[in-house]
Amino acid sequence: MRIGELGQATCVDPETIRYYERIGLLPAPVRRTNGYRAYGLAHLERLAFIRHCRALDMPLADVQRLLHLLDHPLDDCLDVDRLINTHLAHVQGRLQSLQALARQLEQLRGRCHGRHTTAECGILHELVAAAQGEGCVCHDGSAPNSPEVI
Amino acid sequence: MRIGELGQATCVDPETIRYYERIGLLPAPVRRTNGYRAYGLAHLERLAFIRHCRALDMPLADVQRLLHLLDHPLDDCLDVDRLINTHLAHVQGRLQSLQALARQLEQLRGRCHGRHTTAECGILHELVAAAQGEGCVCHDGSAPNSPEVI
DNA sequence: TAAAAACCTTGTAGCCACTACATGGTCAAG
DNA sequence: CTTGACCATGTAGTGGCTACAAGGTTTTTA
Ligand SMILES: [Zn+2]
Ligand SMILES: [Zn+2]
Ligand SMILES: [Zn+2]
Ligand SMILES: [Zn+2]
Repeated sequence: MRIGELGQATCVDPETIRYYERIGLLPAPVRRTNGYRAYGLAHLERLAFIRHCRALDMPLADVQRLLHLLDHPLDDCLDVDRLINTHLAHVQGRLQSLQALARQLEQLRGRCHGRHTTAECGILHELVAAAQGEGCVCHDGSAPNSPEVI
Repeated sequence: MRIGELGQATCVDPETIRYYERIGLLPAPVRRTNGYRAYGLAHLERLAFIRHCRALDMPLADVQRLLHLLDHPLDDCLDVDRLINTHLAHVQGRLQSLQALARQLEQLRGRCHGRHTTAECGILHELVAAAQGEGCVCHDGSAPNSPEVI
């Protein structure tokens, strides 16, 4: 397989594949005489694994660790469990804050009806008031310096 | 106010405040004779507004647009409504996929019990199988045309 | 009074996971 | 023989910060 064919087969942009190789996530394949990368089935499977983990929103560093464990089948798998649990906790935390966030945005949405100037806009008023107020997300110490929601 | 005091008052890192100034989000304040930035109440309110919008996870480009509308109170506010709606749709979409993702991770979590090698790890097996399989997030729809393997 | 600390300034580089060029080589179809 | 689709490398940009480095200023402390 050339890189374009591998990309087709996995729905991954060839530039992304080269990027994975550059950062050491995907092993460098052999080259044809013209310099083109020549991939085999092992590469396809490894790339599919990477993309599946990415679809689970794992950071590439975690994927790297999982790949390493796959390459060392006799290692203790304690790390796998820990990694998944940590990642799940992270995702659940983000779910919580996203839900709170959606609620706030839904409240805002109703406040702008018909044609009017921005001076009369309920959304802008609400945003300004909330930013001054005390009961808002960004002033209650929960996430003071880093919004870090999505 | 010096930059550190403004940062204290708004829970924003001074480096972030300078960053906002650099990208044109916060107007450059006057300077003292020693070169220190001197902020007033207007800056504090503007920064609070920015952080509140960021806590709602709006991108800075959107915040920029809202600030512009605040500065032009006679403009039509149609854009405000559209902006909030678009953003809410974005958040809700993200919420959906995050929920699906949490479910998948919860399924994975149960598959790694007791001490065993990575070769026997249910999580790794599941991840590999899912990556090869058809029903997974990252292989949706588009049938991978099998390219010739070298 | 001097030393130490905490502040401030500018500039640059790094983070993540890509993405988009720019510039040039290779190959198959018409 | 030209066109166009590929491929190669390298560099730079994205967003929203964060982390220095190397220096100047002010405040606190010994
Ligand atoms: Zn998958
Ligand atoms: Zn309105
Ligand atoms: Zn707020
Ligand atoms: Zn296991």
